[in-house]
Amino acid sequence: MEMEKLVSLCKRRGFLFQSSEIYGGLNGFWDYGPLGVELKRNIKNAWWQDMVTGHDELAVQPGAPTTYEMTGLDCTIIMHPQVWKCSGHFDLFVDMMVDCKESKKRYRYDQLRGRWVEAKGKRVFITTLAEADQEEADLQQRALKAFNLRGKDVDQLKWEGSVISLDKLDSLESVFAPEAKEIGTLTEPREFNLMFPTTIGALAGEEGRAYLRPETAQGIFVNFKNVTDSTRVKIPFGIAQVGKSFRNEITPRNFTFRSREFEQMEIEFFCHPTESRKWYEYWRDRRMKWYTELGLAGQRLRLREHEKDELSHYSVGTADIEYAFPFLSAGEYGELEGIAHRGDFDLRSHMEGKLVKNAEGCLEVEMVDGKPKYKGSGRDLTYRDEVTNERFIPHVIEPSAGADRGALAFLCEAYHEDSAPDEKGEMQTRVVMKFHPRIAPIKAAVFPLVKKDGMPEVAQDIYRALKKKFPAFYDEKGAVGRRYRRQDEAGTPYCITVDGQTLTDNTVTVRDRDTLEQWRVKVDDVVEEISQRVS
RNA sequence: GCGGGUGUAGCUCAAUGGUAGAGCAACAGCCUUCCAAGCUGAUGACGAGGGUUCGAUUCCCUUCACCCGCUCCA
Repeated sequence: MEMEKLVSLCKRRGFLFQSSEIYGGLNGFWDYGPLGVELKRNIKNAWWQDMVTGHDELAVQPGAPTTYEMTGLDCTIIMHPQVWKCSGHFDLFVDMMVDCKESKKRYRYDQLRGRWVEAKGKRVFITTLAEADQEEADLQQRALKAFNLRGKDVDQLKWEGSVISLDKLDSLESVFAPEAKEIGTLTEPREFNLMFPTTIGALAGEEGRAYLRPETAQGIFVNFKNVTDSTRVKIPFGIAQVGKSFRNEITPRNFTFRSREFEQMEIEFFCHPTESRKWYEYWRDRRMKWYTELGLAGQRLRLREHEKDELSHYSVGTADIEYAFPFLSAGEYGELEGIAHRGDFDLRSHMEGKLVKNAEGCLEVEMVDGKPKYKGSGRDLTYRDEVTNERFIPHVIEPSAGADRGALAFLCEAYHEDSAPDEKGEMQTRVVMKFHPRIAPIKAAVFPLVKKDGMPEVAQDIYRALKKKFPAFYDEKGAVGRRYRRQDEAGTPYCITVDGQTLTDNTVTVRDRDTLEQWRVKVDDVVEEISQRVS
């Protein structure tokens, strides 16, 4: 399926629009149309129902080590700026970058490494992109290139000092960029702030500087004590939140996949450190199953565990649930959800201050001039087990899903073209959105076969009865085949048609979106029949 | 952020230095007794800004957006 077909259908049928379209659009922002808003809300509701309100905390779930509790939260988008300093987002999301004017490549200012060398009376800073074990060889090769020397002239190179990063230099004038042929092609470092800044209060200034949240997770961590104090939840338990997050992405691309404003569905699951590995595995498999049950089955969905070197600095295990979106090249997958084992990193950060890994690989508070770089809250966020009397910082498993990415994956997966006969019996291409009934924007449509003989009245009564239970649609215009096709594109799983026979035996036909099969149901039973099929 | 491409009606596309046509969709009505193309009618567009020109949708510049490739991706 080509992506353009789906984008076109989304616009045509009202699933997704470009934000502010009449003003030319806004890069990285998308609006949900009348059908899209229902689809997305159904996805969020299914998630909340399956993860939170519908969770059975009395029974051990398949694959879970023990029973557990689930509860919800809804936090603000703007939080205390210190939250982002301690979480690490402030430093991480405010990157300095340099561009190479010659090769058009961009590098992280603090990550590009190199070494000073002198030859032919010139002093040049040679940079490299090579891995640590190849670094020396690559530096030598690049140095020879910079001075236009041959391999046998290697002894002319006089190296100074050790390998350091670019941000230690006073000027970039003498830097030989990794993919350049000339010296001094790098621009001055520029700031790339991935967090949206805003101002609290009417007066602009540094004191009022705040940020739109780049993730919903931190709201849960900073409320951890509030939740345990105000409810009787005991570890293990999870706190769930659905809400908007904002990231000022450098390159929003691929329809809604990487948007600057997006919605997350996150769980922070708190457990005892010794049990955390098992809970990580449980949530990884439980979340994968959730997508499968809602229809994202098959080859396009996969679970991928991160390699050790791919893990975030705080994580001991991370898995991604990925989908082979049509806009990606063959063999490539895009992330729908990440399930991360975060240890005690987050709660500790908000107790002690921003954490970094030390030389031994252990987490410790980042210090500047003998003082914490960013001071934590100082609050005690430890948990006391009331049975064993043990006090500990809970470990966290974080299943973090993108609601918009989920919606996009369900849209891609639903899109089908097949053949259906027209009224002359000739096969015609049919576009049908095969949504799982639970997430379908409209659950059922009701048609009178023709607009006479009292059929509309019967159909309207059925429509009103359906509407009390779920979104339904009524249509009496044009040929019935055309009305079926319209509902196929909207992904409506069932169409109910009142025909001549209805008037004599009080039955209607129910038509299945995917199989095109039809069967007769008593008018009095039709609401119940559809209810059972769509829930 | 860089390079290339694209931007005309809701969608898919034409044409043109002298204010733009079609198909489908949508709307009103007719006809229709189960899978979109029957009839009649009305509606609807040159992404935005500037320049050249008597006159710009067309040429030029800027900008915005989308697509492809790089870059980035907690």
